[in-house]
Amino acid sequence: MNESPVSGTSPEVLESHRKYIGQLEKECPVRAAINVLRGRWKPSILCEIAKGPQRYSEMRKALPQVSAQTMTVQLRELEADGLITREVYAEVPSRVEYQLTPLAESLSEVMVELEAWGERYLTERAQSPSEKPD
Amino acid sequence: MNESPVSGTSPEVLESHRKYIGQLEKECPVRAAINVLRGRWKPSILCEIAKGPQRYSEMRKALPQVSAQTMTVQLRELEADGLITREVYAEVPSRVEYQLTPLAESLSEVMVELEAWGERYLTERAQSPSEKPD
DNA sequence: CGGAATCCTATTTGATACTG
DNA sequence: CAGTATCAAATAGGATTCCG
Repeated sequence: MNESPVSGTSPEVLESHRKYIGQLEKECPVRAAINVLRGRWKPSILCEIAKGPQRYSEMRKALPQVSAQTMTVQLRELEADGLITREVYAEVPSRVEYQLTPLAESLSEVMVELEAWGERYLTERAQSPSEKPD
Repeated sequence: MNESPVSGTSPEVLESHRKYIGQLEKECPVRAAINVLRGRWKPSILCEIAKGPQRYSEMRKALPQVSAQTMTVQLRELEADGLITREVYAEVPSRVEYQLTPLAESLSEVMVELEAWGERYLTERAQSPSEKPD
């Protein structure tokens, strides 16, 4: 319709913002790691693929809360981040398989620690009465 | 301020959505942990406070990219999540100090692992030429 | 089957100005 | 000093429809 989409933000500003974020990540690997896992479904998706190579449709069945669009986006991002590989088989009903890279496998070990901490966090939060119980 | 904001989303829907998220967290401690660290500045903020009790103004100086509003919001959320304590001293120029709880200290150990992985991730990403270099 | 395109809502963050 | 209020922008995710 119109050449400048919704807002008037120029491409240069967006570009410099991307560089800015990139710079922040270089200075803070923790933030970089968190950004990789930040998508709401990425831990679950990685968890599923960790069980073995998974097809798109299998994952949709395993995670029915995730819409097709979101699933695709998250998979693409994980792929761009080097955590999963995407293999297309030239078969009649087309078939695509995702699997973890070694980089993602090393992340799995950290996720185990993260899970242990998460359990402690959930326990303590459930005990403290003055906090927001959600 | 007003009970029905801008859009027509009913409070019941929002409420059920909150419960839904809460349920997801209970089923996935990893997600719960990531959500706690999900704010863009929270790792940096925790890092600062890990150096010792910090005042609001000290943290604003240490992290000048973070606006006052955002700093306040992130601190409040960390407090609500039981990661930091907020102590107000009744002095003449008012003084507020934040410090880590034991829960946050245990998270620091996980963050060390996360940092190590983040460094590997950044290295591998810098080497692969076909990925988005940002 | 495995998506892409479009549109829409919700959440997060930032900028600016003001306050106890 | 340590915020709060208000407004605006950016980001993330979902719903629906269409495509090779």
